[in-house]
Amino acid sequence: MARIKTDKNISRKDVIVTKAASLFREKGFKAASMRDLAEAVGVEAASLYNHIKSKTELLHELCFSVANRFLQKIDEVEAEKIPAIEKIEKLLRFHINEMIHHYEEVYVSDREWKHLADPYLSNFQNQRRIYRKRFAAIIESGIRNHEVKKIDAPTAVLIMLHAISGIESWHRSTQKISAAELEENMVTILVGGLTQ
Amino acid sequence: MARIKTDKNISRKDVIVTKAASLFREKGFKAASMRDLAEAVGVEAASLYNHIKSKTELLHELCFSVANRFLQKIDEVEAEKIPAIEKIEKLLRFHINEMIHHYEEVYVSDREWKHLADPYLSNFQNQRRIYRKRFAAIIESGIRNHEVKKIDAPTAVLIMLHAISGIESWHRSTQKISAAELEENMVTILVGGLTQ
DNA sequence: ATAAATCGCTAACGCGTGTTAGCCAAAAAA
DNA sequence: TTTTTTGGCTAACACGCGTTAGCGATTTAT
Repeated sequence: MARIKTDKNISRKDVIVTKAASLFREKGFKAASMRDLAEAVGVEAASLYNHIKSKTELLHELCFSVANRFLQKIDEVEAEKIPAIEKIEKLLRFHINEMIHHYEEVYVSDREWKHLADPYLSNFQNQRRIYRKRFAAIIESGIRNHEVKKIDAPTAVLIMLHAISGIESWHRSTQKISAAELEENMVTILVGGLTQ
Repeated sequence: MARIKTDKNISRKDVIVTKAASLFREKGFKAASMRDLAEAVGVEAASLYNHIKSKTELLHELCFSVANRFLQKIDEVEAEKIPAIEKIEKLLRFHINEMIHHYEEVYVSDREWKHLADPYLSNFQNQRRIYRKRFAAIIESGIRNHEVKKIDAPTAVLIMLHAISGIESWHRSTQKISAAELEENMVTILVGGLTQ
């Protein structure tokens, strides 16, 4: 009998969720089996159900914990009294750092949310839509103030969010530049693309 | 008995491959079943096997037909005697148009190649790696000629390719700007981000 | 020390999967 | 018109999936 190891303040469920993120990222949600996950955790598949309700629950937890972090950040940024372009840069840097430091979770939330079931699915899609609208609104205010050049704001959002998800390639590449360099390069190119 | 309808020069296999692209895009490769595909084609699942070898073969065909189009294009662009920045813009516009007009195929090739099996998998990954290096080399030559600002070329490639895959969101959005506007906005932002 | 809760295990379930075998009608070739 | 090929069909296969039941050992609470 091989109990799941836990440190203080890390529940066995947390261990499972974390391993699930890694597995879902690697294989995709559908292709990752509970038996795979069990093996990664060091336990039999049935034992997982002492800690979780279902496979889908794992996906909920991952998707919404990520979504909540982003919503909280945009609340914070919107409230600040700084130029729009600085708000954009702050959000951008936040996204980049989330993708660098919470890679697996963020990636899974980004790519695998399709496999959520209603009502979680509609809920997640809504949150996403609203987030993008709020982001676009910041860009639009930047355009009105002539901080940002005249472009279609939703398209700009789409470019930025997807560009950031490209950090996936950075993670998997063998000859990585440093995280700090990556951040600076991305900000240079993306903020540069909006201004000037 | 409901035969698969075909026009001239479109084989029954082509019909299946096209429907497969649509289905794989919508549900993901693993989650899309052969019975789903059969229904979309208007036939029983077993009947599909009169035209194809396996489910994975469908993925091969999609992935490599897309990859070949991109490789052919970069061959063509590299051979031209024009400034690097114009080469970059040409590739960019090609990517954008591919994503606009062959959405399902390109999307599937981009997101579902993980489910290829060796030797196709390694093959595909190699082609991808080489393509990106060639793209980065063009950017680097642009930097040497001072057409492009000093940035990490692989990072620039990563941003551009992933930004383009964001056209997925455009396809699914209800209030679309026109394809032409989308293209111009993307080029403005991305080329603008490299130059300035 | 005793009781209760926690957390592993094995066995098994029902179901959906990709795929094959074998048959027969329609279409194409002779 | 006859023969051959094509392309449907039904039935079935072996397998992997998520999940549950029920048991016993270890840990925690009393």
